[in-house]
Amino acid sequence: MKPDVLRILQEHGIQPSAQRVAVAEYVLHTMEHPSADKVWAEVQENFPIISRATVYNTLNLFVEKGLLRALHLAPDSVLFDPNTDRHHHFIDERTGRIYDIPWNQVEVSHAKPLPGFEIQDYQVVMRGRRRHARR
Amino acid sequence: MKPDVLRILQEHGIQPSAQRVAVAEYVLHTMEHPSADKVWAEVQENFPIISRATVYNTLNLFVEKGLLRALHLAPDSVLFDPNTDRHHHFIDERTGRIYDIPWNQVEVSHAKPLPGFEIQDYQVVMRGRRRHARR
DNA sequence: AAAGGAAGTTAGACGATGTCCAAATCACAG
DNA sequence: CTGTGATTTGGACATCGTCTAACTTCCTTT
Repeated sequence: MKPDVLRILQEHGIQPSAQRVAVAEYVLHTMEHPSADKVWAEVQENFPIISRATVYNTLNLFVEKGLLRALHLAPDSVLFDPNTDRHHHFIDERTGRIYDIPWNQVEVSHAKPLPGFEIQDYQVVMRGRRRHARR
Repeated sequence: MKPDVLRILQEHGIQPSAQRVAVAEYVLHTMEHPSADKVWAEVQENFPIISRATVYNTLNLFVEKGLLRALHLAPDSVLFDPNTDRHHHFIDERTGRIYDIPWNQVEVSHAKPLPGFEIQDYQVVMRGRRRHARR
């Protein structure tokens, strides 16, 4: 697992360091969409001496290098998504939890973007709630 | 214009007050997607004695009552959208400015939401930049 | 091995956004 | 006028994220 992470970092042009490996180990192997402070908390379990600033620096570096994607979907904080394949998102309005939706599950025929602009990226953002009793 | 706003407030079950009318006057007639502090600044031009807390309270009330929609698209702050018709959004990555895209300009054939969930709302979020403008 | 410099890390200060609270004020029915 | 509930207010507070300046680590060169 460790050599794996090391290789990934190098492939993305990121100079490895103990802290960066520790962050990558967690964030690349989670299925969640953690916030920066969540990452900090998790990483500290295995790597007690890491500062908040480093976690923020590292996550931003990873985003810049294409290892992660930053999601600005919730009011509270920026979330990080280890899944860099194109995909859509479904947000549970009640819990705020975010789920990935496979790219091909939704079909978007996108007309021109906006006069004078070019699209770099797009996705469908869905919001909803658990269907259960009630109604 | 004022009677207009008054009527709109009442139609949405919002008890009018001087401050609420002042906020509504601005926020319902702008084409922008202002942040709460932007609203505060703008409203103060015409209504100098209004506190920040009231602006936040009022905007949240308007969202709750369906007069506005809250957009969580940017890292910095929540934006408010006076256009409550369904539409998509295009975000200029460079400036952070947000543009409305008419609903029918993009076609989405949305498969099922997510097992066990129901969709309340969805939209396409596009991000891009101005094409070959200087640099 | 030693020195020097670049890269990375750190703690804490800082600014911005948004919420909360208790007190003051307002609107209005009786 | 008086009491009651709704609204507003200022400021304290919490959180998120950035910044800075000092410190440490690592790597290169000798």
